[in-house]
Amino acid sequence: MKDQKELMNLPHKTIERLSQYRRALLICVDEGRTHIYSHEIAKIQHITPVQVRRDLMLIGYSGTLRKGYNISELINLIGTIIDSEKVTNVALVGVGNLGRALIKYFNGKRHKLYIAAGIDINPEKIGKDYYGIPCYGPEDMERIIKEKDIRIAILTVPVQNAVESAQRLVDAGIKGIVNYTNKPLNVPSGVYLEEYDMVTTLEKVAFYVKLGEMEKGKD
Amino acid sequence: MKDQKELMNLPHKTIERLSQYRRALLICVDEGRTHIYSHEIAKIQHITPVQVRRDLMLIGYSGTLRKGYNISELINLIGTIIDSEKVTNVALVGVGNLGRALIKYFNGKRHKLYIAAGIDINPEKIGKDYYGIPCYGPEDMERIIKEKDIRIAILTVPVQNAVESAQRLVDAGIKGIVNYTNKPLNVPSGVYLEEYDMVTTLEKVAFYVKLGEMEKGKD
DNA sequence: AAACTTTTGTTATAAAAATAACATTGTTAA
DNA sequence: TTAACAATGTTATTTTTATAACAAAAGTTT
Ligand SMILES: NC(=O)c1ccc[n+]([C@@H]2O[C@H](COP(=O)([O-])OP(=O)(O)OC[C@H]3O[C@@H](n4cnc5c(N)ncnc54)[C@H](O)[C@@H]3O)[C@@H](O)[C@H]2O)c1
Ligand SMILES: NC(=O)c1ccc[n+]([C@@H]2O[C@H](COP(=O)([O-])OP(=O)(O)OC[C@H]3O[C@@H](n4cnc5c(N)ncnc54)[C@H](O)[C@@H]3O)[C@@H](O)[C@H]2O)c1
Repeated sequence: MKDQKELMNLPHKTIERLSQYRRALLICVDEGRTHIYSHEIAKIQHITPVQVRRDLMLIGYSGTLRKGYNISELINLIGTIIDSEKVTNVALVGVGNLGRALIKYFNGKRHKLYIAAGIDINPEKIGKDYYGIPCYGPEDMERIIKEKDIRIAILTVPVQNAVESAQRLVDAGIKGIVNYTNKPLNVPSGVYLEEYDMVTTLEKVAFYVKLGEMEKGKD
Repeated sequence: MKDQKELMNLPHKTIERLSQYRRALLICVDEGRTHIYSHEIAKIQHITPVQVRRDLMLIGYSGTLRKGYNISELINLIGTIIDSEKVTNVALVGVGNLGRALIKYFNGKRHKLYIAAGIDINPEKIGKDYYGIPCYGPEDMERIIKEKDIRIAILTVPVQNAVESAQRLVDAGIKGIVNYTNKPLNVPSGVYLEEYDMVTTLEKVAFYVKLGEMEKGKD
């Protein structure tokens, strides 16, 4: 395995792409393939083959000339880089429509990340299982985080509860948050935060579609 | 309004941030504020004040010294840049858990983007409304896209239907796709594609959490 | 077996993005 | 009224990211 220094120096974009490469490679394994060329990975990811080779160079993986990369080896190597050694447990806070969609989508996809608990305020949900994941009440949050050694939380509560929930998660010792609520959060340094908003994605698409049409109209 | 040349030259990241600024500004308006400083926007977005001012410079907006930026003016200007003049209609293909969460989240948030139709194969869903949006069968897809002048599609079908659905959307003249399925797609040039996978987001967070812990363990 | 092809791996260059430096200008206050 | 301040706006620089160029190797073709 690469040592810490090297991991730290990997570009952020490379980390993202490694995750995406693995996703694509896992699909290839399912299709029964054993090797893949850089230009094939590139096509799947909508990037250039050089970009792929450069990323793989950075993580020190070598393919075979004219044969490409060994898919399962590469999957394993990506695992040693981006995964922790032990399973990292995740809590999903707010077991609503989005939360359930995420649990269903995520669990089982990766070996080293596991949504180990749902947290919801709705009494009808507490005590139930959702796609095999037990749902607890907010009063148990701190305890469950400790007991299950949960490091990361996904936040899918209604927006008006976002700030309070995030604060409690941070206080309970969470080290990473993925925030899907409409409210940008502030967390202390030492807590890694990612936010995603589909409105931005859609607006970006709409902008470039508009630009494309203006371009065409010009002719 | 900025002319096309200028729009085209805006950095992609600036486009994303403009969307995010607007989201934050709309919250500020709700809170009754009229002006905001670059450092306040920056704090919300987890970026630097210089970045904010630079973006606003690029779109030609000027604030008032020691008073900051006029929030509603800025919201309007961002609108003239990233929105189209007319409402852009969007179709949501796959009215499942994720699809419904997205409809509920999205509609009403923006004036110039509207999810105008759901498409689903499930006979129980066809003909029903979801959060006010009518759901049609796949056999009506092409007709509805034409009738409602739908330009953009959000893809939330099961992964095994992703490729076929995307092909039909492209054939029907869709100009932009947001793909949430686990299958990376290929679209012809002229169709703008964005893909999002929460697994990548979560893995990225997990990686930096791991790095943070290795860092600490070092001391 | 020599020339060609295809693919990897690396270094060099270019492009994009972020940051820093600094000039400017109202406002406050000594 | 002038010095200090707090904010914007712009240009310069640095950093990050992506692309291009090219060398090397293994196979293929002639
Ligand atoms: N970022 C995006 O792209 C995106 C997309 C869709 C929805 N959203 C947002 O995600 C959130 C969830 O959306 P949804 O459609 O699932 O809503 P939902 O109402 O179906 O689910 C919210 C859940 O949170 C629970 N809850 C409320 N307060 C809580 C608390 N204090 N602690 C724990 N659980 C609590 C509710 O009981 C409910 O089950 C909303 O904030 C929504 O705006 C974001
Ligand atoms: N990218 C992400 O982060 C993310 C997160 C969650 C889910 N997903 C993916 O999003 C998709 C939807 O997830 P979900 O939980 O809502 O699943 P779901 O099964 O609840 O919904 C899928 C819907 O698509 C409909 N459908 C099936 N075939 C169709 C077709 N040919 N045309 C139109 N509709 C069709 C089904 O009837 C169903 O209503 C899945 O592919 C899932 O893997 C992605």
